[in-house]
Amino acid sequence: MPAGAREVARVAGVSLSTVSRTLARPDQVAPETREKVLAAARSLGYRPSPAARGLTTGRTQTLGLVVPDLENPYFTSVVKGAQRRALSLGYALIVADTDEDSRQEVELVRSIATRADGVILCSPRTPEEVIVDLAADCTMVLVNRPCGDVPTVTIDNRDGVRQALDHLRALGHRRIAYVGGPRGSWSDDERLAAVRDAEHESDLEMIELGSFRPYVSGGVAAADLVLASGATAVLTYNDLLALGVLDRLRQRGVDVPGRMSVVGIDNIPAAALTTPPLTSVEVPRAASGSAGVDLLLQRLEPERPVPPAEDRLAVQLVVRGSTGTAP
Amino acid sequence: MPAGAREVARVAGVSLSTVSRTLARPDQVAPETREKVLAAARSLGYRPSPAARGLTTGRTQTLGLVVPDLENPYFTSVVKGAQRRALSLGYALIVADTDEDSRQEVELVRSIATRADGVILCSPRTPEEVIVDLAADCTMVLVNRPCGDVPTVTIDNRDGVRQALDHLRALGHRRIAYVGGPRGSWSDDERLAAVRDAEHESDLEMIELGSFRPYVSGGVAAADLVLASGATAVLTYNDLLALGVLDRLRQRGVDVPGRMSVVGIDNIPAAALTTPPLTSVEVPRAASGSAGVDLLLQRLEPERPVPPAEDRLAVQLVVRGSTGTAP
DNA sequence: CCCTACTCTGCGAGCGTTTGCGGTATCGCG
DNA sequence: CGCGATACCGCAAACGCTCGCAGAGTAGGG
Repeated sequence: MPAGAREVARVAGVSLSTVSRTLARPDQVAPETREKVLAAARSLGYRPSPAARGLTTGRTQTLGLVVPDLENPYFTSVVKGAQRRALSLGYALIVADTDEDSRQEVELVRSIATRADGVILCSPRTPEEVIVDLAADCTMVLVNRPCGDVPTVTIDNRDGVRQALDHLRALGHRRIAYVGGPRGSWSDDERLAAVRDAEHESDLEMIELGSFRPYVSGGVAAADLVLASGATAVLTYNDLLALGVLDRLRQRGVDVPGRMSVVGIDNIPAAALTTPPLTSVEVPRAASGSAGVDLLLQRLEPERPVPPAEDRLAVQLVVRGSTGTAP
Repeated sequence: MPAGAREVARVAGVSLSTVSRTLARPDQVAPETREKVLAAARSLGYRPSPAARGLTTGRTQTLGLVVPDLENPYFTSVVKGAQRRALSLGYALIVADTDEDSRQEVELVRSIATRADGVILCSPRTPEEVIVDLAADCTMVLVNRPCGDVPTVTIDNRDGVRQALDHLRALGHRRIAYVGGPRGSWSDDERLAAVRDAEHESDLEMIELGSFRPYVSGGVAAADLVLASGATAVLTYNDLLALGVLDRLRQRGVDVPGRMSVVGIDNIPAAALTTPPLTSVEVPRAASGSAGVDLLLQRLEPERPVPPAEDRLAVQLVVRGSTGTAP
């Protein structure tokens, strides 16, 4: 049903190869011929088949993106950023969600790798050796975790924690709880390390809680521990946890920030809508996605003149109503 | 680098076609041969090339999904549902975000259609004729809007509004504001129609406001109008708007639900986390996505024994703290 | 006016599969 | 023991495109 290049060639009165060339390297074909071909193509509504092209070129003009959970606002933004960038560079984006199940992840990545030129993997908890293994036969880049010499885009986790803690310290807090995220995830490791650094380098007394699953429910569970710890402020692994803490605190009638200050990390959209609005560390989520695409393309098409992708993104504390002076 | 079927054939000592058959119709090949082939394939890590297969079969085992905004929690869930279903049926999913720009949408859909077997389109505001046109040469299904005879999965908008209004009426509210969404979107039309029906069929006095862009900012803008209207309760086109209303109301010190009850539609995750938690109409967002996939596959593979897809999904009011008896 | 160099175009092989068609064993049965 | 049926398997032609190679035509220089 859809017209093929052969048909275009017939209509334009040229050979099949000329049609192909007209589209691929227009400068190598006489302007006059070019016009004829383009006109024919247009009139037939010709669209080259990416599958067929891919067969000979080995390029599908498709990228893959694998995340743990599409509904997690963090990854949602990564997907959005990646999608937008991929599209603007002429690539389609296959997205997949592992549902936090890293067992099937390998198979998933491999299967996507057969249809894509490369894949961007967001997989905080998959064992390093599994990833290295995978990277051996799929061209891929990582987001939010370094791993062997697989190219990676990360964010400056330690600086984020530092900013949050500096803020709380400036408000007079000295005893601060950290509600940890998934043990073994690179981000949690980094954040925890920064927490410990802060404790050693200042007069802060840090209380490490957790780990908790990085969802609202985890925060709800953590809130009572935070309260019992005697801390006057709490920093959570991510905003979802902070949201849960906030919710539980409200339920227990605890005044925020009067009695307890709360800081999250990620600055997801919902953070601005809580009562009080959540102070949080803004992390460039969408930029991570688009940087992932850039990094991948840098390997796929070294000749394309894209600016070399940033691979360590800066973060910035956003102060809102959930933090105040220590009681 | 990756081994091809030809290589597998060589190792297994059979012909290329036998390899192909072994994978496609294992029952048509002798068990003994089958084992040899499978063993060879496994040892070589053979993975058939979807592109090459697609060339001859015309099937790419890939579906497309186009939504207006990936970061809108509504569509996020649709994507998640579609992704999950597609994956479980052996399809990859290309997702794209139009950024609410329906001008490029047509081109986007067409370009995705060349790489996919069919596309699921979520496009509330694109003109009917444009879609019909598109549907003429892409196999596609719609989500959340009917259009000509293009297959569609919708939700029961009118019933949702009815449930919300019944709830408010039962609480004693008689003067209720409706904060409208994007004019011209099918969902808004339906919801508005249901609002008017309710007004005619009961003693409710409805105040129509808007339209507003269906984001938090729109709700913030609407809140003051709601307050000035003398209504004791407000139903919004969607939760994002309700969140905005809630936020502005809090800012102005209006007691919810004491002085004003608020009801949203969609029941996005954030709805449970506001203060007070938002009463909302739960709509099966993920189910819309998976139903979209089912509907599409029903056309693509009529022989596959999937349960005939539901095409009109039921909704259910979820009562939370933002609604109370009329003052 | 010829030769070279260059530009443009067509030829054909191949990319990795699927699949219809036909061939060869093998088997059952009379 | 011979025949047809049956079960497997291989051959080769597609699928729609790209790209190296070479032929044809043209322009320019000597």
